[in-house]
Amino acid sequence: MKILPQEHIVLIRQAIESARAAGDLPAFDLPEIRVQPPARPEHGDYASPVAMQLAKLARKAPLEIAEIIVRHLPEAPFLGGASVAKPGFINFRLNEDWLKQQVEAIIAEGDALFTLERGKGQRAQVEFVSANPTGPLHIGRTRGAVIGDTIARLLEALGYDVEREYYFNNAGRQMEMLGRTLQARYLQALGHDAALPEEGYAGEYMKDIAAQLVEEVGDSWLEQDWQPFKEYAEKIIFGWIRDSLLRLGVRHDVFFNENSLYEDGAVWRTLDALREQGYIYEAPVWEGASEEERAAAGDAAPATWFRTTRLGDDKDRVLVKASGEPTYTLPDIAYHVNKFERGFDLLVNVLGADHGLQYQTVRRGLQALGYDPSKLHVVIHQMVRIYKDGRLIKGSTRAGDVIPLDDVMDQVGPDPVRYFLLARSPNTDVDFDLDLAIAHNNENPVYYIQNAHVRCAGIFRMAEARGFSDEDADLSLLGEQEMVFLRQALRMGEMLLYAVDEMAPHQLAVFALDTARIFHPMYDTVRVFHSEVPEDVARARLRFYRAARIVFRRLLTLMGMNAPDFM
RNA sequence: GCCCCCUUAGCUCAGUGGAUAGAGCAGCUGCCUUCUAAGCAGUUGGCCGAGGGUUCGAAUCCUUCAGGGGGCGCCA
Repeated sequence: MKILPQEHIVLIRQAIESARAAGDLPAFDLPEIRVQPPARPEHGDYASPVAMQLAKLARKAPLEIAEIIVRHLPEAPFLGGASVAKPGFINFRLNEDWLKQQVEAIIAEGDALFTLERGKGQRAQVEFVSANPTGPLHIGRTRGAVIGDTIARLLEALGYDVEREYYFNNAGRQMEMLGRTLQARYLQALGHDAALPEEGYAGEYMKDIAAQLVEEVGDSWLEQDWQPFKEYAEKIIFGWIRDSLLRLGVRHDVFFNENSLYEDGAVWRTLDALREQGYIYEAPVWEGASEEERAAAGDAAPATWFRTTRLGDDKDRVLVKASGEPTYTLPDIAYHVNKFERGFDLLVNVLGADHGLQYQTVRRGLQALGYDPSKLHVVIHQMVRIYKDGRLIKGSTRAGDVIPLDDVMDQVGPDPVRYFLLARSPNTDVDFDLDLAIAHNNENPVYYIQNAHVRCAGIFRMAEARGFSDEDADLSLLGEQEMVFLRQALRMGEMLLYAVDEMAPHQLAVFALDTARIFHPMYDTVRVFHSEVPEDVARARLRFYRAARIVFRRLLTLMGMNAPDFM
């Protein structure tokens, strides 16, 4: 399908060239030409302020420039006309016959509607969720899952070959605590006296795992140390996470274990590479430390520091602790080096706001090693606040005070979860009111959008029952309302490009709702099977609704939601 | 103290330097004999946090300030 603003820009450029050749416009460097749908439909389908931008360069009045451009505008099948409006806008109208014929173009593309060329032949990777297996997936993490998966779907729509990756660590202190917690719960389940470790995981789910373990091995693990418990807990919890994600429509292609970066020596190679570039030193405190900091450190053992201040940081960062153990940051840099070495053309990393600083250090590491950091897009989303009974729930996996995703999906289903977490800009905090999500589910935008698809499906059930076909429909019989819908549908391509360029997947949710807003009033009056609708008009309308159904199925699929036939 | 995000209708939020700033929810008035009323029609509601700047043009860009959220470990 055509991306209409781009097509219009080509025409404007040609018009300016031709105006210059004719001596109507002087020579000047062309600024970026913008074409957008105007705020008000009576101004046309697309509009450009280019003449106003050019006024100074061409030393002519905007209105005059606009007239000149319009006069030199070449013809195009989609172009119905162009006019000049007051301050100096050029307004374009689509050719109505062409517009009506787009019904066939939409049907021809089907489920691949608006699959673009942008990423053709290129590989993209999206890393998201990346939660360590210490507890069930909770609603806060789910925001990253929804944003990441939707970005992946958008990239696929742009023609990229996309890989979804999940990075995890099953070797650290967190996991030891998990093992020790299960050990304690196991002993308790068998009636022994055992205290939870101080930094253990207090959530009820650890009791469930213990009960399951007792059922499997009885009392034969009484003398076991924490390691087998850790492995058992990890296996169970990863199963939960995978199942929850699957239920949400999210499936990762690669699970990348941080440990492998130690096994193949990548962690230390990364440190050596940074050292070679002169970014590494050993010291008890960082080079720029104040007297107080130095005094506080006393004669502590030296740690290994990354001179990030040379790259704009206000403080250097530790990569290897005095104990000789790396911090989380070093393997994370090594991991991103690994990603770059795998030859992706585009990397996306979806993180919660609490990791904002971390990624800065990783980015500086990549920069220090000579990688092009512009290839890496980091999407940082703000937090999800959950309200239940009007009360804010502070989520901590360790304290067990979290709402598991599955509990929410049990109550509202996966589609509203996806929609609510997608529909807001990643930059905004989300207030997820559980009571509202459940109680008001009939007045949800989710169902408003899905109902558009349901209504289309209903028309085709009726068509089938009556044996009525849309073959050889005469699309010229379509009316004004159908054209309003088609104009909106044809803007989908622009929206997809914008959503990816800005890493703003919520654009999809906004666009889907806008499209449904146009659909429902139209459906109310543009009937197919009605005694007053002549057969040839009915045929054209049925053809049109076939296209409309494809539009909604495509939008819902891109959002990872169902496109139901019944509700 | 430093960094990031937010501030737009009663509430929750969209808004890509362009023309008269938009939805949903809540409120009010109507509409089911025709393909799903989870819908439609109508209506109420705005100093776009405040000041300054850039621009032909600012909710949008820059800057100062105020208010709210989050982050600032040799944790992961």
